[in-house]
Amino acid sequence: MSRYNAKEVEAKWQAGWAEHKSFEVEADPAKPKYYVLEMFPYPSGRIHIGHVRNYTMGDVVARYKKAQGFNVLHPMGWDAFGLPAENAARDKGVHPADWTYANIAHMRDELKGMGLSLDWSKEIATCHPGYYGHQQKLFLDFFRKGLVYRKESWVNWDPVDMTVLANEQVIDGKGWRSGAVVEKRKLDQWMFRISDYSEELLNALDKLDRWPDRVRLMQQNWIGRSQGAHIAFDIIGESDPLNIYTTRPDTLFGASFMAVSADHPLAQRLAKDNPAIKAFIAECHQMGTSEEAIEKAEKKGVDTGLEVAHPFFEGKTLPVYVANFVLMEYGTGAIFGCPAHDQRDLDFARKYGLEVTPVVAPDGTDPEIFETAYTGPGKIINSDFLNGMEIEAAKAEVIRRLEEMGKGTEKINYRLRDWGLSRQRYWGCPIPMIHCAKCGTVAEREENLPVKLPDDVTFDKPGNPLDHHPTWKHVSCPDCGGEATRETDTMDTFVDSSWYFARFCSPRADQPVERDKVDYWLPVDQYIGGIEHAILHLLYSRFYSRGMKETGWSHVDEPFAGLFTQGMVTHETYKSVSGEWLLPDEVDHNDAGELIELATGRAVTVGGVEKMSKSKKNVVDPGAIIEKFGADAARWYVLSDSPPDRDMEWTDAGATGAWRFVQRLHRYIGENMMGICAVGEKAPSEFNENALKLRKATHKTVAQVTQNLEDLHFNNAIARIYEFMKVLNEFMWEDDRGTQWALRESMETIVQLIAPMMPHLAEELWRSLLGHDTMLVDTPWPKADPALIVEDRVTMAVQVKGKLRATIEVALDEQAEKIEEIALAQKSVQNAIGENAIRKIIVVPNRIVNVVI
RNA sequence: GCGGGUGUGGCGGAAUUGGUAGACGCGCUGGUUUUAGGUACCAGUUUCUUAUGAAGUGGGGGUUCGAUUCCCUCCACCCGCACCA
Repeated sequence: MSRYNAKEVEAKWQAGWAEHKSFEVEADPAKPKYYVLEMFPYPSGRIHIGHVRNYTMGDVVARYKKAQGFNVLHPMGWDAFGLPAENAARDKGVHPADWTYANIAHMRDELKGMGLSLDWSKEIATCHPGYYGHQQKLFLDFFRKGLVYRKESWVNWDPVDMTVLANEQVIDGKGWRSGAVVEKRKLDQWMFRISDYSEELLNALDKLDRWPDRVRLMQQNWIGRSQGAHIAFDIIGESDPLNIYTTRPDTLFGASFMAVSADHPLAQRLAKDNPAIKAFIAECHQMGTSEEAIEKAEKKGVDTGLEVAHPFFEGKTLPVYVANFVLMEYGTGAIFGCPAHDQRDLDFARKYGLEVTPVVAPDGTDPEIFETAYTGPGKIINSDFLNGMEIEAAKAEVIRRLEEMGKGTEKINYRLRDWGLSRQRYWGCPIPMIHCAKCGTVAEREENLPVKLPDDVTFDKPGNPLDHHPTWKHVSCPDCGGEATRETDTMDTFVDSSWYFARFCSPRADQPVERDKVDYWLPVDQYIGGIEHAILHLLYSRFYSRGMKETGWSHVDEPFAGLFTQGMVTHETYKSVSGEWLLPDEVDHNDAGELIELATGRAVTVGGVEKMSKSKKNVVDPGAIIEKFGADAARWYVLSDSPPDRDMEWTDAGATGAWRFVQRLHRYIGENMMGICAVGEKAPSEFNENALKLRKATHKTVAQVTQNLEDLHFNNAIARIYEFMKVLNEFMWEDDRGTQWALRESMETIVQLIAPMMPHLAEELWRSLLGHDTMLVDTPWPKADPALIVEDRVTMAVQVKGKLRATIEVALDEQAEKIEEIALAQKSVQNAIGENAIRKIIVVPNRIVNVVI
């Protein structure tokens, strides 16, 4: 029996499926739909093993659902805008578009080599005007609905690269690329009103019951709802009050100072005449935003000299400080400080000698506050009309009285802030807006869409090439026809990925989406991707879906009905004698079984198992893996090793094991071909014991694997298939029709069950060995016969005092008395009971007997 | 600091509502086939043990006839958020 040649066979069936357009689909309301989507890749140049794992999982779901009779949409595209293309332009002098499209071409070939059941006719790339032009249309619709606005806001500015940096790109207060100290700058930015949807986005999480709890929790924390109050404090000698936000109105009598942010209008105003405040504000702006910097930063402030009146405490006044720990972006940018019950306030009060009055007492005792604020439960003290109340009651009472006085109100606050989408970069979707000196900022006319990026740009100087372009930004105003300039900022690439799943429904439409297509396909039934997108991408997409609904483009609020986050692929790390990281390919075992560096023969230090990264070189190349073992073996291995949501460790031995299974299955079916009946032969009416045993195992396996695939427990599905292989190996061949029929049934079944995971091998076995002339990809999923799954005899465990002493085989649903009798007759059971009296016997039908002595 | 998760052999991991712990794979050990092999097949593989049993799912305690599963507590590791008032 010759070896299975994966390379040849895989190429053959990939071509075969393409030729038969096996995975091209159209919306068809008569058929049930299923939309499977994996997070689309950034075209960095080559696929990595993480992609292989991600897309294999999606492919299993897609192929399985197709076999179940669903009309399956399974598309692929490219998240093709972004900074790496511009970096390549600066470093290598290649145009971002050329670089990106070349990468796409290469990665497309790599994905095709995996044998994915993708509808390539629906491929999209976000950097194509045919995509981003429609994104501009959506932007204008959002603008008209008031979902986009322009606002001056603080940004991280890299003075060398002359661009805004996202918070994630600021490392220890420095630009991640330039290394320059990042400045805080105020710039006009386009913003999405995502914060208007805080409550809606939060509440709707409850309905996403096919999302991981972890992701829902992360979004919940990110949105960050808190319940509290706004309170207006009268500033002595001023007409306007100081408005603050607090979640602890119950501690109002413990207030000993007020603090406002350095960016608070009051601080800004006072700074004009007060050099100390001015200097302090400058100091605050220099403060690092890194976690470390914040942790180390001392609570500092400067007294403004102003005082406010306590709303309830007649005659009591509180000093107003500008403080470095108050954030302008949260609440009102101002707080009252209650040192006894807030650690930050306490630190601040100790530094400036402010009073500390406890107002919440645990167990009714007067607590002494030294260096630690008390934030636990208790009863209110030292607080006039609140004394004796529980915290929650006191909060309600304070709010009630403030509302009566017109000095406060209950207020729910959210951490979520509006989404700034402006980026000072070339390789992104142009924002279709025009600035006119006369008319202000106006929308580009729709007939002028798409606003295309100019091709003739240079990257020889820092900053945004669109700004430097000689002509591109100079346009006439759509309203008055006068001289005007185009917005040169482009959109955050997260905008591109916030609606691509909708575009896939009608990827060539001459408008953003076609309603009937979207109505049929959306929401995505199963979305699969990395946990790293748990917050931003998924939250932005949820917001965008709502925006598209409000602008009439869609009917769904929630774009992803089911979400699955897969784990990372890890690998051992290796270091040479000289301390350099080594690729797994540069390392091998010598005859003595020690790891050595191939080039030098010297010993290698094995480091920890870590996430694959270029810097530590613990990467394997999917192309080389597929070349060596075949796509099926690679797919089988990434599915079999670990539960799909956990990290898996890539080992060469594991991949080899998968490859061996491919060979074994191919060999087994080839060798047993002569023992089976012809294709399509009718089942005989009678089966002997041998054949029946095989049929039962077959149908049980179908039931189990089907359930495992429904639950996305791919590793368990594979374990069940291995078990079934064992049964096949032990099976007794007999020259009778029932056995021959049962054997064909079992072999066809195993081929069908592996098909979602190893589609090429399955198709090959189905056609070339099992002799079908139809395609396996068009064959319905096998059904388990319930009558064959039920065993008529079961094995029960017999325990004495909870310890296993024997197992007995009895009829299914045997009477308890009979079971007791059999159990007690067992010698090992009698020995364990000995002279003891039996106190009672517990019988759990079909499972266990426990004799209590 | 706040929130959440995980912990089972040498390794990855199985185990319906609490009901035979270690399925399946990898690795390892021994054997078979005159085996070019990263071959194939068979047997074994939690630990201890007087070979009869005993212990055992991070540690300790509890509920129960019975706990990997439920409760309390401690430990370790991982993830998310973080000067959010």
